[in-house]
Amino acid sequence: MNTPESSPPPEVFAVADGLHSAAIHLLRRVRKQDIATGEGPARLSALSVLVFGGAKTLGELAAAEQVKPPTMSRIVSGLVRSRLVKITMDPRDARRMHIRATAKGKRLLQKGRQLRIADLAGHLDTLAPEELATLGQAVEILKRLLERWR
Amino acid sequence: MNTPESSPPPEVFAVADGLHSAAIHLLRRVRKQDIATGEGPARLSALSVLVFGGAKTLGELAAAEQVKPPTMSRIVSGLVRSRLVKITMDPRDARRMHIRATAKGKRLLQKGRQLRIADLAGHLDTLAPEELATLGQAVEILKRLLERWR
DNA sequence: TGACATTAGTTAGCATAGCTAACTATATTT
DNA sequence: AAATATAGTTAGCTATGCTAACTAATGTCA
Repeated sequence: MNTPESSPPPEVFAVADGLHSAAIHLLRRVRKQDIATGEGPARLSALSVLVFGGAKTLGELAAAEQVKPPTMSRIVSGLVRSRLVKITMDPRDARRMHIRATAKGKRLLQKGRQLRIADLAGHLDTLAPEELATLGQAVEILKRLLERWR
Repeated sequence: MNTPESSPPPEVFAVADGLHSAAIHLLRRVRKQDIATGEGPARLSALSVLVFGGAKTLGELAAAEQVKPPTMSRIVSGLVRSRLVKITMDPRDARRMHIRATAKGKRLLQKGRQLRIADLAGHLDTLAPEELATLGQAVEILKRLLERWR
C-alpha cells in the first residue's frame, strides 16, 4: 500500500535515531563555549534571530523561538538589561514594540558563535577530506529538509 | 606550517556552521514530542543513559550527562518520585548509590524516544534514497568524531 | 458613537534545571 | 588515631519554560 500514513522502513528509523543522538551530543559539547559570553542559551538564540533576521515584535520573536509571549517578555527584559537589544514603540500601534539588536548585541553574538564554531571546526579538521565532504553534503540535505518541515 | 594550533580552513568552518545550525533546528522540532511523556529533557536524558548503559552511581551519571552532582541529585529525586528509577545502596561503600531504570522507566523512555524518532523518520522518509544514504554515512562519521571529542 | 471583542504584552506564581558553597557521612591514608 | 579525600545532599541563587489573569490599545458593528 505505502500510503502516507504507513510507517517508514527500519533503515529510516536507524538514521533518524543516529541523527537525533548525534545532534544531542554535538550541541552538548559546543554549548560549553557559551559560558564565555555570560548569557544563557535562550537569550543568545533570541538575539541571533534579531541579528540575522532584523527587528521583530515580541510576538514575532516568541513565534520564531517557539516560546510563549510571557517567556519571551522575560528573555527580552534580560537582553535589554544587558544592553544587547533596544526597544522602540510602534508609532501606529501603541501595543506593539519593535526589538532590535544593538551593536554590542551583534558583537557578542558573533563572539559566542565563533567560539562554538571554532570548537567544532577544530574537531572537524581532524577528519579525512572525504569524510568532511560527506558531512558537507549532509548539511545541505538537512537544510532543505528543515526548510519544508513546517 | 599547519601546526595543530593553526586555525582550520574556511571550508571547515562552513561545515561546522551548517552542522551547528542543523542540529539546533532539528532538535527544536523533535523536542515538541517530549511533552507527551510528562517528564522534562534532563530527566529523559538521564533515564536514557540508565536504560542504554545500565546501572550507574550518581557521580557517574552526573559525569555522563556533563552536569554537577547537585543537579543530578535533584534529577534523580524526580525520577524516583515518578518511579522511573530505583536506588540501591552499594554494600561495600555506604556512600555510593546504584541507580537503575525500572520497567516503567524503560517503557516511558521507549515511548518518548519513539515519538521523537517517528517524527524525524517521517520527514526523512520524504528524502531520495541517495540522500538518506549520505545522512547515514554522516551519522557514522559524527559518531566516531564524538567518541574521541573528549 | 458607544459597547463589545480582539490583540499585544505584562505580572504573578509554579516547575524544571543549571550553578556554587557549605554541609554530612563514609572511606582511605599516614 | 587523626587527617584527608570522596560521595551525595542541602540551601540558595539564576535562567527558562508554562498557564491564568491582568492592563491597555485597537477594531468592529449595531
